[in-house]
Amino acid sequence: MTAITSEKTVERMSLYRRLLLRLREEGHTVVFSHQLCVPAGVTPAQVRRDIMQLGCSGVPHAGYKIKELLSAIAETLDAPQSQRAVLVGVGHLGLALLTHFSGRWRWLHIHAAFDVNPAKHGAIVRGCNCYGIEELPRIVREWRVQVGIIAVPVDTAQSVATMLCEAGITGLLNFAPLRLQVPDEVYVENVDLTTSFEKVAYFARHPARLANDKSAERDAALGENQADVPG
Amino acid sequence: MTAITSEKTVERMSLYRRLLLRLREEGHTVVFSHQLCVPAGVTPAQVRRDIMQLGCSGVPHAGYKIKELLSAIAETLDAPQSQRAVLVGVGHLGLALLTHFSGRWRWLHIHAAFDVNPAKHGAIVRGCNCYGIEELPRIVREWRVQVGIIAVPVDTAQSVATMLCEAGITGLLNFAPLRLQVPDEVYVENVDLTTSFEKVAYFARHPARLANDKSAERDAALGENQADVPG
DNA sequence: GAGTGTGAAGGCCTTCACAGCT
DNA sequence: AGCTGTGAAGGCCTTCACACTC
Repeated sequence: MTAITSEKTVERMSLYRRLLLRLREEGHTVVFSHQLCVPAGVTPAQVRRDIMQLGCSGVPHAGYKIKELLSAIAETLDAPQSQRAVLVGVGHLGLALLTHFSGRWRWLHIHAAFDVNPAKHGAIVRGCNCYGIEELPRIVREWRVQVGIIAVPVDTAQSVATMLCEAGITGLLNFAPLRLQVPDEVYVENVDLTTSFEKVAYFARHPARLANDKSAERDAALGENQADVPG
Repeated sequence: MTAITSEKTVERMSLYRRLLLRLREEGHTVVFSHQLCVPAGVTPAQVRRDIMQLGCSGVPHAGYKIKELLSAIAETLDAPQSQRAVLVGVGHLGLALLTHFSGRWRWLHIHAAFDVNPAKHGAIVRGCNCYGIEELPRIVREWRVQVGIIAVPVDTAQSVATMLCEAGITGLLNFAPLRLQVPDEVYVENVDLTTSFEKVAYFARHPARLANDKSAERDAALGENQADVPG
């Protein structure tokens, strides 16, 4: 409902939701900001601000109603009708994505897959129809697909991205190790494993370089609320 | 050499390097900040700051020497000797990672894989020995493994992380959709596909919500240098 | 003129701190 | 006492703007 302007906020919503779902399964009905801040690694104050942005409000000493938060998050994050995505590139990574994620979420359905390998055309891979790249524009347009998942080798990624954008896609999930050039209105989320590996390798060799972040997370995990305790 | 304090800087180094390698292959020997800023989606000024931090300096009108930048980045990002990593969880995702990345980098070698499934113990998967979880502590300690890759289901991820940390790991690459609780000195890089999917789905429905970011990227891509042009 | 090096300024996000509610 | 709601402050990162160099 309310317009979220920040990527970070959307990320946290996603994290909050997972904790909320778990708590609900365990039979809880209310939650406090100092619990929700743990999975996101922020302070209780940040959680309260985020919840405010959702339009929910809590009750001092009684916390927030889990049910209420969940529907507010769903209203914000999830599409009213199921959104469609297409996967381009049915290699090892593409297959793993299909296996792991296809059908897992009601809100984003992988509607079709594309691959240059003719052997795969017409096949049904993990319940998903596989086509040749040349059919991409037609299918994306006909089904009003909004999201494209790029799991092709780096040298073809840009041309695939361009093709997807021209077909009317507005969001890309890019697994290729480069930054795509796309029109302004298209959102790109990069999952750059090369960078991730290099980061973890670097910081594994330079421990405590980011100690501040960690300590905040740790303090929060203790379940106490030191930020709000009067000094 | 120089101490990098910022995660963002490390990420950009990784991106710069890829462009530099490509340029070198194409026969270039020098590069300008307004070229390097494109893949990272920042301004030329940011690039110059980053390069300063590397200890390199350029020549006005002549740019930076690619060779020099590459060795400075390598000296910063890459381990002096090859670093070892272990993979925990040889499911679809783990297999895709092994296939895609094992042996691809000299600087981070996936030394062993672990899985609960006894059928996999003793197997050699994509050139990588597979063991039972119970052997993890011994192998990590014996080989001084610094990096752990967690590709197990969400419900066992925390216990695996704890085990890895106790064995002396200092960096984790976590593919499970939760935030791990680890000691302060351990660095965690989360690759959270659930959040990524939710983000791209959200912003695909809310185009131009982040127009500012995009326009900066676009302007940079034009190859001009508007930030530095005197008004 | 064209590009680098860098102090200063700006922007975004997060946390602090405290008033208010129960 | 305990927790929420929020203005104000702080911090980190990025960009601006311009002196300087070839």
